[in-house]
Amino acid sequence: MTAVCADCAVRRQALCGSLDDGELAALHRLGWRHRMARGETMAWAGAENVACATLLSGVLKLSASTADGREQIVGLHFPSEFIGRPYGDTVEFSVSALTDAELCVFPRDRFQEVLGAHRGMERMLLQRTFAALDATRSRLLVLSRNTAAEKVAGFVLSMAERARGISDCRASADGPVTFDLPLTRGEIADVLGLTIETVSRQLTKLKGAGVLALPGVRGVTIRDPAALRARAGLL
Amino acid sequence: MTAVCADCAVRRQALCGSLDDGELAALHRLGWRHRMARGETMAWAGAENVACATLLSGVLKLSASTADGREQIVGLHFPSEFIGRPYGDTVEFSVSALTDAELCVFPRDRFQEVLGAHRGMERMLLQRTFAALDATRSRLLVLSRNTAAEKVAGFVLSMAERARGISDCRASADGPVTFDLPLTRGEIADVLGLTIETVSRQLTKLKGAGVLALPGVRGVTIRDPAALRARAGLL
DNA sequence: CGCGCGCTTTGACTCGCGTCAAATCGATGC
DNA sequence: GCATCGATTTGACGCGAGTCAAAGCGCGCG
Repeated sequence: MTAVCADCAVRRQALCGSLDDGELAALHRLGWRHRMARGETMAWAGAENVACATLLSGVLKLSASTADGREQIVGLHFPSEFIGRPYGDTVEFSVSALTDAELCVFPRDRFQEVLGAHRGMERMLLQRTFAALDATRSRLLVLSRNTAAEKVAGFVLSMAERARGISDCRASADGPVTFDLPLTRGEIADVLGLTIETVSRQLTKLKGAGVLALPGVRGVTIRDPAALRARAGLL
Repeated sequence: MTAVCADCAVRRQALCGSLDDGELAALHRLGWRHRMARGETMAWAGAENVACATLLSGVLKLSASTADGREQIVGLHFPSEFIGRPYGDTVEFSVSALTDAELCVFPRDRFQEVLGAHRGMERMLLQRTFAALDATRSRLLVLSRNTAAEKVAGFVLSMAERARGISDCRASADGPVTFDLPLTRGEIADVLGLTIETVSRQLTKLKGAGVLALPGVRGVTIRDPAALRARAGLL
């Protein structure tokens, strides 16, 4: 690793945040930084499970597909999140970059040893895994029971929430927010279990109703948060 | 607890299997046996998270629903499985019994302490949680991309696999298998994100094609496993 | 036995979303 | 400026699964 952990932008939120300086140095020696270009894939479903990582910047997708090629994005990963599946010999889902990305990669076997040696880290990983499980289970409800309109509205809301958390666009607690979607229409469709056309139509409908503005192809402005929430089915 | 852990039917497969006799005695003092009748609910989504448990017998469902009442079963639990969500103040999903059931219940706070004191148990829980996460992510693909026919065929296959594992109906590796579904049509619909009518129609279609026989209302005989697998989209 | 209740099956109809196809937009390079 | 290519939008159309409604079936109970 060229840069040191002390400088790491995501140090506080990442798993490594649970380590003291000495432990961190040990982990540091195991890992290395890796850059991925948009579209690049770092793990293929079914392949040998060789690495774990912490995402430093960018957005990754976790995806599965049916035998005949229908794809579904089963998870999105944002900076500071842990990527990988300790204690498994093969990997169940493909991991690819939706934007250029930077990770801190560790060999899986060595990472498991570190996990075994540091209770705090293992505990933290357990908590995060439970949180991921809850989130995924919630998405089961959305994917199978929500309409296309509810799915798209809910997706925009969740992306807005993320954007609020990281960027400076916190103009007001409930006023208009503007941000960029890190996903193309096709990728949004793969997240929501829809088609490109349906996602596009729902977004234009929201625009037509004055709920959203769509400046440029990836930009979104939420003009009426309450209406958007209502359309997402959040009462 | 009236019965002792040494007699426990699921001792070997359950989380407690990772404990030695002394540790087991300590855990034993914390917990108690609890019986649930079919239809009974032990935890409501949104309520305070007070208990964890090991399922001894029966089948439980984990479910979520939208504001306007559409329901989705996000997980099924079978004997020996761990129920609950350590490290969370509220519970995200309701837990109810699909059949009469028996559990070994522990107060959540005390259970977390035991977890903290026994590395083996924490490790095992982490592994199980990762497995549950993978399974749930796989279901995302099924629920959002599979047709009704594929969903029902896949569900019958997965239930058959379970039945094979526990009962004596292992006539042959690939021949006809007969077993009882532990779920009603309505519950199957809630698992698969379909309606009762669609599930019923797909099952009758499979029966008409000679792939299944449906002896009685819960019984299923797989007459042509290969055809069933093909219809489930497993090539 | 016969009644009622819950679950399941079957049918007719509707509609949301996928499919196919064409037009438009936007960025990039020559 | 203009050509090109990918992403997006828009339109027309069809199908799969939901909805609504009515039997049919099994089972316990008076």
